[in-house]
Amino acid sequence: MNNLRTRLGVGGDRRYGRAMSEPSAPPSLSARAMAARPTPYLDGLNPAQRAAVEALDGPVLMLAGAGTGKTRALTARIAHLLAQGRARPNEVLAVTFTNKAAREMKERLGRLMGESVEGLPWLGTFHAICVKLLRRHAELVGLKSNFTILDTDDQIRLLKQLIIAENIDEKRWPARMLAGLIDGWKNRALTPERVKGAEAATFNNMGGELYTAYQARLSALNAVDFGDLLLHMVTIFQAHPDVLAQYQRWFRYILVDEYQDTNVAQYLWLRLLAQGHRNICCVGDDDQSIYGWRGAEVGNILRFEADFPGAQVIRLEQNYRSTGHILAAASGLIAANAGRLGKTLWTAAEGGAKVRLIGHWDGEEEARWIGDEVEAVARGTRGAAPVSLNGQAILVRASHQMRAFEDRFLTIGLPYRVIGGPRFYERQEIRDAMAYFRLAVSPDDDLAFERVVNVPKRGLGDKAVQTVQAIAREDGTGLLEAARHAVASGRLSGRGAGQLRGFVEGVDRWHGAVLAGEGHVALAETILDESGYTAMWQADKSPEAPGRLENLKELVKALEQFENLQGFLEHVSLIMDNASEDAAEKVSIMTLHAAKGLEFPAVFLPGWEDGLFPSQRSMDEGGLKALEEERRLAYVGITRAERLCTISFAGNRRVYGQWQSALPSRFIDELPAEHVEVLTPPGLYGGGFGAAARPTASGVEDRAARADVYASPGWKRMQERAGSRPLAQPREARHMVIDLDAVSDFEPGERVFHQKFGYGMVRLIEGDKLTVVFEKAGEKKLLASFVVAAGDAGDVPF
DNA sequence: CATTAGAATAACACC
DNA sequence: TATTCTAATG
Repeated sequence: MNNLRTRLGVGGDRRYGRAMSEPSAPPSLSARAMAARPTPYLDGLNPAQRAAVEALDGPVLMLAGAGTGKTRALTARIAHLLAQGRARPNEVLAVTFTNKAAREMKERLGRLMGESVEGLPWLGTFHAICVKLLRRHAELVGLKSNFTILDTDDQIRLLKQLIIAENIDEKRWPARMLAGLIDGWKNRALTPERVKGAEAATFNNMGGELYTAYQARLSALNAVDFGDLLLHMVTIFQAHPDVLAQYQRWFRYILVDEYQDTNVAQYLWLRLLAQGHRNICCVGDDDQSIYGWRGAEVGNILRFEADFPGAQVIRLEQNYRSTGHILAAASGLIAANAGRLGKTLWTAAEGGAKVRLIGHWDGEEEARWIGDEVEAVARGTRGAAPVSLNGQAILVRASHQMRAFEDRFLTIGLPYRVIGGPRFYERQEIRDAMAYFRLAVSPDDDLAFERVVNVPKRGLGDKAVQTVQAIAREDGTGLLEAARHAVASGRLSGRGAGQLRGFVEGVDRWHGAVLAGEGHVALAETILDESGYTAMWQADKSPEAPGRLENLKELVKALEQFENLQGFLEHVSLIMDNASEDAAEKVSIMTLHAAKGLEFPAVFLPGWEDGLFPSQRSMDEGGLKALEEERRLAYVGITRAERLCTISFAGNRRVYGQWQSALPSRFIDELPAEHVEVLTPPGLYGGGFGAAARPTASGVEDRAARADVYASPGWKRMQERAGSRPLAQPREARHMVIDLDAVSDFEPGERVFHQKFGYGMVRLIEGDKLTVVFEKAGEKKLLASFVVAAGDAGDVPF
């Protein structure tokens, strides 16, 4: 749980997680020699990077392609600002998107400058920085400075209540959808008053009103959601010029990472802050804009020069990360997008391995193959030098894809780490425990109250809670007070009353302990103990109960890193990632989004199938724009790889326990063939690649095709590998042969057999793609290689 | 009021 | 398939 230790590193924080010692000069260097070289951070920068570092004044747009050393340039720029005496550390504001990026920059800065006595730059995510500011000015938007930050879960539950209160059918109008709408408005910096007309009339004509009601409710709860953090700050800046002026003076230099991902609210926030001195440096890459769904506006970066006239634009185009073929494949893919700023990335490392492409029968086999392959790469049997597990990553489009890999890696004992996945703090037991802590810190936290009054079961069901809520409404108090009242006034009868009294007394006691400044670690244990929460899981005989207890223990342990419960809760609401820094060798599994900004010697990109990637859902919602964003995501994926990049897809995949067929992703066809090596027989899975060698109906050519297979590097590889992995070979071989035979002779109306869908009839043939109406599974579009003529089915040795 | 069986439904990415 | 919701039962 090392991540819990990493503080926000903003403003008043005392130090970095672990400050690097300043690189000490070799003894031979005299003090004067040192003085003559006051800018070690400039060493080794290329001319473009150097220009970006030295252009300190006025607006600067750094267009930094993937792997061109932008973090390096950014940190050097900060070091330069400080070394030149342009600003003191805390007069520099550096904004990132992810905590991971913030952490990395802090680390690098620490390495570059050592620990500064003058404090640190304001370095953090938009949200983290806004929390700091908002706590100071909360009263300007009707909040107390100890407001709580709701996560998505709380948000949804709150909205659900409002929807039900309005008598809207929450089946047809789910809270999630409303949450999405409201988030969208907040991303565009629209307060409820500013949502007008057709937009306010969405969501069963109630969108605008529900938004208003939601904000009122948040205000009453002294709470904000993520979107509010920025929205409130923009509101404050706009309504209080004095406050704005104060920060404009304070932050003399502003740096923004991943500028292509800023949304309107963030953009406004930045523009307001930079208005005076215009010392703003934005770094971004329009080709890596992948957060359109959360309101990011690529327009922000495309418009930069118009927003800040006279801006210097500096392009970083030398890629230091990937070898030639990989970079070329990525460039070829992204070229299909329209409306780019355009960059020409180049690398000194020409050549290297081509991007490898392989198709599989289904998702499980894909996982199996990748598992074997990871081990092979780690042993160095893939041509180049071995790549340790830490240097390998599997990047998926959607987090549910991770499971197949986890399952497989567990069975073969391949160590892995999941980054992003289901998060520690989103687990039920952790959130329950946190709700107890929240109550202890602020007893009027109604959401926390609701969450745990009846956890563990205290016989206080819906009815009891409703009574308490009614009293709270009547008295205009919080739920805890209302509960007290309910018991005292006898509005709640016998059995439940005693339980409720016990609960209220418990909260009072814990709150008292917090006020008395009792040791928070011991207190946390006491709370979990006295509330019966620990006992509840101890009594639980389900297989996951021990794990949950373990998690609770870990939670308590994590508390030790903080001074008090408040500090801990604050931290957790914003830092929801679990970056375990354990040193063991493990292959990483994460989403493409989580991988942005990272790099690995060897990268696997599974699941390149139409519908999954590009994702059908985003294309339905966003059309061509969304498709381009998906393509950028593919670009991000490929450019994570340094030396080895392997793309794969599966013809069949289980979705909700239902088998679905899929065609290879259209992105595969867009990869320039000369930079790709197909590991499967030509014409079978390779999309456009095998076109020339695609077998036709005639048996003769079939044999020729088969000969090709045996001659292909992919087949040789498999043979080679088969020696060390006897299990894998027969399976692969079966597929090869079957697939080759299967391609022949389909005609419309022909009866065919498919391993997962059973029998069906061919309806349409388009090249190597068939549309088949299955007797049970309905109509499917799939590659011809996945079905056999019905009569042959019996021979298939599956 | 709690428990439970059976049905409905779900899953895109993040702070 | 796995989790969550609903309605029926104790």
